[in-house]
Amino acid sequence: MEYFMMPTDKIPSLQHFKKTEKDVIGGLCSLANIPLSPETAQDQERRIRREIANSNERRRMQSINAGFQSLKTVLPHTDGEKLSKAAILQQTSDYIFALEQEKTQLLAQNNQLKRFIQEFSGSSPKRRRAEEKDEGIGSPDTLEEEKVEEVRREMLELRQQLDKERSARLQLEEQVLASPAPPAPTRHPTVIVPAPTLTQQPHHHVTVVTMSPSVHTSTVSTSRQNLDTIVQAIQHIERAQERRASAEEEQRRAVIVSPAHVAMDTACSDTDTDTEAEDCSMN
DNA sequence: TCATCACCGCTATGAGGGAT
DNA sequence: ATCCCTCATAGCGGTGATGA
Repeated sequence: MEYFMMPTDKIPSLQHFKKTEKDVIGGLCSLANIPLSPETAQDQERRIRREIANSNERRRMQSINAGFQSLKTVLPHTDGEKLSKAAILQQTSDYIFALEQEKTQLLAQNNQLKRFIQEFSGSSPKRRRAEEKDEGIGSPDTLEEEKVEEVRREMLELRQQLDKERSARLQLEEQVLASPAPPAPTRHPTVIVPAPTLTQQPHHHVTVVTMSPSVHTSTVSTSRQNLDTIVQAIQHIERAQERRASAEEEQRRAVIVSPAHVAMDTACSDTDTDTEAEDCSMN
């Protein structure tokens, strides 16, 4: 919700709208010698309320869109890529799932390494031999050899796993390069991982996620996002001003054609917006 | 070229809930 | 009770992509 929030002291109050609107309407009506009927005032009030609601709704939509933009910048490999809102949501979900898998994997590896360190660095060979003597278990040399063999196996497994990861990643990158416009919503180089199961062995399915540079430049993205929002707002105001100008032109023409007939719908009664209300109040 | 579709933004409206 | 805000939804029009 904080994506596009104006400071509350800068949001014009309803009273402000009422006052400025009444001033403008009253001024125009007095210029045209038209009495301001109660019905018109009611209509005006309704219209003002509607405009405020529209403005609020617009701001809400902008905040939602800012959220989507924010999500998009976090997604890997989406810079400049066109993504629908649905695709952004889907890809975000996929991305979070992939990150969770990666985390699980790394934790498992971490625990494994900790075990190795404890076993082979925690106690000195002398002490281990003494312990083995005390317990009267087999020959120390045989045990040592067995452990070395075990470590060798583990390392071999890890190496094989690493090779698998590499080949999977290369394969995926080739696929991505070979197909210019894949229909699937997920285009970032994420190895698709199987759905999580309770019995899943953590290191049998490996997720390779290439982090986007945008992840490291989130601050820049945020600033850019703010800029975008401002640019959008300016564009919105410009469009509204264009519409208003043309409306004014029409109104002027109408006045020239029949001076007695002054349109009640003033220049400030366009469908836009809070900013315009301020403009009108300043005029 | 044109019809169709998907996506998007905007407006209007109403419901629900918190504040006064 | 009333007001205000937030949210959801429907409808409409604009726009770009796509296939016949």
